[in-house]
Amino acid sequence: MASEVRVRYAPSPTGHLHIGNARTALFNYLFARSAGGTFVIRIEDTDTKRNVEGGEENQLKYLRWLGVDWDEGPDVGGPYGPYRQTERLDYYRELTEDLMRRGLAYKCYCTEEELEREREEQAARGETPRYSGRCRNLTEAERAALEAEGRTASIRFRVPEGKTYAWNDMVKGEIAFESDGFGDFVIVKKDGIPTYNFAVVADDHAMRISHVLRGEDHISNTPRQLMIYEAFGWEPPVFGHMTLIVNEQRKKLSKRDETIVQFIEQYEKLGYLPEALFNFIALLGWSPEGERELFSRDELTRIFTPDRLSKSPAVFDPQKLAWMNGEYIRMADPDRVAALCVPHLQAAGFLPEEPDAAQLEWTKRLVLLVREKLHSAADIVPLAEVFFREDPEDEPEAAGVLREEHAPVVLRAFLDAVRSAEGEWTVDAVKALFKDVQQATGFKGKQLFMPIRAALTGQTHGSDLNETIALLGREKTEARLVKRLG
RNA sequence: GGCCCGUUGGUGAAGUGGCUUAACACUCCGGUCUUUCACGCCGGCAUUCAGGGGUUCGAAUCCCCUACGGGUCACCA
Repeated sequence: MASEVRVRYAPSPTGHLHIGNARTALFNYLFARSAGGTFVIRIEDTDTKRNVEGGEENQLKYLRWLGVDWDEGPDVGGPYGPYRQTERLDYYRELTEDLMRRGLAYKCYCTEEELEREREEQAARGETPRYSGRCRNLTEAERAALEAEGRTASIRFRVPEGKTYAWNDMVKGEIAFESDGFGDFVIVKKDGIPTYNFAVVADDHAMRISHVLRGEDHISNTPRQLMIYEAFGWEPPVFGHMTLIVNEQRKKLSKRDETIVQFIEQYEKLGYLPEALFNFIALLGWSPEGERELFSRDELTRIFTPDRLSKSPAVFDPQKLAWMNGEYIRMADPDRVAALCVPHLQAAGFLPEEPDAAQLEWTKRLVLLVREKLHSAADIVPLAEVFFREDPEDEPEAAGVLREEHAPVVLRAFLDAVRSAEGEWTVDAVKALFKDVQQATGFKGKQLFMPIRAALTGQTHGSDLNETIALLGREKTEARLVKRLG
């Protein structure tokens, strides 16, 4: 009975890759890979009005960026193609005709306005809005009359009465619905294109999909789909409904919510590492067995099991994502991180359009210096400011340090040392300068470093001072000291 | 409103009847190391699992009710 695992991710090309969709894709991918199965991508483009130009390419591009790959799909082909629903219209038509012939589906001539009014009336009476079934038993003559009026028909599925549709959900367990809660639903729209609920079933069956792992918002679609499987005598796949991703207020992530970055593309632009995002998303509604939470894609691929999918909603915690990305940044090759930082430094005006080798080398040293403070490449900008902004406002603590009695003494001695320094301006050279000042003034530790840090940066905290001064360069260091000593 | 689903700390989250005087992680707060700043390291932060009943020798874990939160009721997917 252990048949092959075939799962799919079925996006609509209606926009950018959202974090929620990315998660659905990722878990299906993980499930397929962990089970040695097949991962399929199918484009659900039946809502032709909402399809956007380039939507499909964009979705696939960012899936790949994340590190997800697939075995069958619109761009790579496969034995069960085509993988775009609008290219499978003939197939759906045959199925529809079959249902009509067997009286399991019928034409509905109601207009949108009529249906709208019907729903309003039901709502006013406190009833659940549901299609009344008024075209259910039209005679041939009535049908002809309606068509003579110029009406076009949609096709509705005849929902069986008094039946229970139940399944054992991979994540939620037993779920059951009464068929009487559903009105006859449209399976083919007036434009001749099937609706979601019909097309998914047709395709999942045709593509031999064994498990359907999708968002919880699809739970109430499942009974409708089960009815269609039943109508054709097909065996339904195993269903699993993952909880939604919610924000810290426990509300479903809305695309309009500006407090959370929700599109994968934005994370790329902010300088997040795909492997960090992958890791983070994998922990959204799923947890591994042990105590570890940093995993490579390969590891996740090995340890993933769908039975550890959570039943309660996954709260998206941006702070934890930032921490995790920081962890990955520290593990990553500095050259790679530096490359990620360059565009941000350019945007801030800290690097020219075409930086030379020396500037790139400098950038890499900067990255190494501040790496432990970096949560994303975009964070490089505020950390780089200290090197480029002249006359920043002193922080209160820094101003306090500079008012201390011994500060001018230390600064004076440091300036002298800088001026008499010879040779290359390296970290070691800077360290030697501090030694000289210590000997000349007798100050050491905080008393020695703080005045210089405050004078040079206007702050009492920051990265390692020796390397900061080395990166600042001899000229800027001297100029800033001179300015302070006025 | 009907139908479905959920509810563990400041936060994420483990836990599927005794191993839990509830892991681990994030955040925050102490301490410590380093001639500066960080990193690191050590320690602290739920006598309690939404509330109330019940089952049981024993419940965060099973059952019921209440409250709260969410999802869904489209010719959108």
